[in-house]
Amino acid sequence: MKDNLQRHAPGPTLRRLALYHSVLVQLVKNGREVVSCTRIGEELRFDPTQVRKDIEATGIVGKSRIGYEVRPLVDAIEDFLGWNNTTEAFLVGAGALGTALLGYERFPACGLSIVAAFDRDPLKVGRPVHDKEVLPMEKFTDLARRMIIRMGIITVPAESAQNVADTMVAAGIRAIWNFAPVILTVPPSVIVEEVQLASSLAVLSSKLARTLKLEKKKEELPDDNDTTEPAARHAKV
Amino acid sequence: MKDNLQRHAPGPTLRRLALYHSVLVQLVKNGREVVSCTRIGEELRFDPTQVRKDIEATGIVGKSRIGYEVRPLVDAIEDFLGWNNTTEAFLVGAGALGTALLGYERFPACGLSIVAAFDRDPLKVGRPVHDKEVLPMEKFTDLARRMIIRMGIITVPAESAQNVADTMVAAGIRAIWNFAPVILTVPPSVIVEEVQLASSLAVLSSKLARTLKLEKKKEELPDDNDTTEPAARHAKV
DNA sequence: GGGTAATAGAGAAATAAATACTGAATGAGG
DNA sequence: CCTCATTCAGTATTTATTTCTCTATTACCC
Repeated sequence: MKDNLQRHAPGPTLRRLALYHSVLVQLVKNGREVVSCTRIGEELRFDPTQVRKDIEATGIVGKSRIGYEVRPLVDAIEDFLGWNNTTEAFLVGAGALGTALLGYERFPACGLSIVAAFDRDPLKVGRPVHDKEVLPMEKFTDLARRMIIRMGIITVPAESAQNVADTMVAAGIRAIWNFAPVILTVPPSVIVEEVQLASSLAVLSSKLARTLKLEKKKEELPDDNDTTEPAARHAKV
Repeated sequence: MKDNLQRHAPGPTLRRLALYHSVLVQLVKNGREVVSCTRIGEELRFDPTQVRKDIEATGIVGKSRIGYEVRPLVDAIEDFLGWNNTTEAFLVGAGALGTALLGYERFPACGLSIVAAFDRDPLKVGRPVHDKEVLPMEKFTDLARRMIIRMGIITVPAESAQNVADTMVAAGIRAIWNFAPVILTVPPSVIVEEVQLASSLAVLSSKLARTLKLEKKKEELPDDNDTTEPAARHAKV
């Protein structure tokens, strides 16, 4: 490791580190002290050398023939992902999706605490969801400023998402997790992570369509040679 | 374009095509007949040449100085993503997240129809959610076989997800959209798309942590030179 | 103790993806 | 009719990411 300053890591690595974290937390619970890349890779069906490279990014070094100490590795990953200090977040949009996120049990382990939810709809305001208060949108800016909230989660319909994002930016929020089906426009100082369900579905449905099409074709021409790629040895996330 | 057989396209391209689709559908509504890469790119803050390359994958050709005809482009994208013929899917896990997906208004435009939901919990069974019946898990296999369901959506807790996946595979399902925080193990003939919230959060929180760390450092050493990368000109999904 | 196999580490090679460049087409303005 | 700016198409380049190969280390077995 070069310095204690956070080094850049590629997006795919960050995504996989989150998965390693979940596996490692489980191992800690089982009392496991050390673990190899191979072992982690087996669990997730990833290539072991890829696991190695990803772990390298955290700055942790392992021991030959032993592997990595689980505890320090978990800590390093949490440090790397910013999961060691709890991040307090505000969520806007207390619909079904918002409710699902408010009740997601894994967030505490990821250093995320959704401290309050907001909604425009007076019917939703007032009734706590999963022990979190639902507040009227009017209170957002003031509260976010006073509590120095840095992360916002958007689970409103597409039409209002940009509006909510603008409010968030104005209230000093620096990172937005967007679940609405729009690409947000924000100043460069604000980080956005888009969760686009349609994009995810596109990957799945296009692969499915292709598979089914190929199978149909093969049925019609049974002596046709196989044009399908061999199945990937390792999973992809 | 070489043939009418579905050609392989990289995952990132598929994901972006889904976004172009949503922009184009909007344009059709507004009565727009033609559109350029530049225009689409502006809307989503993507590089125009990237848009061009992605569109190329669908096999559509445009006209110089004009752009692409919107209608045929939408059709080609739908064809490419398998969104032209409706895919019927079964959802398992009628909790908050399942409910959110059952009510997601964009799925019809993506050729996805969730025709039924299933749950192990007798309390959830029987009450329709968003006009879709919630059935007991016992009925899954038989119904899936009879209706020739090809896609399954998993919104159950981590513990039961692999179990549900096994049931789906046994019932002839070929594509699984997994929202549970586990990497599933399935035979190579089955396609899985993982929606791992923790991975998405990892990208956001690590960037946020880094930004805040750098700012703090800069405050302490105001004459320090800037180590932040320049802001990306184009958005990333 | 000595051999063996499992393992991390480092760097090279391969692959995938994004970006830049160049040329041709074409509609708009003069 | 000619020039110019815009835009697509195709090719090349660069960058990012993954995978492979080879080496050193060391616990475990005999």
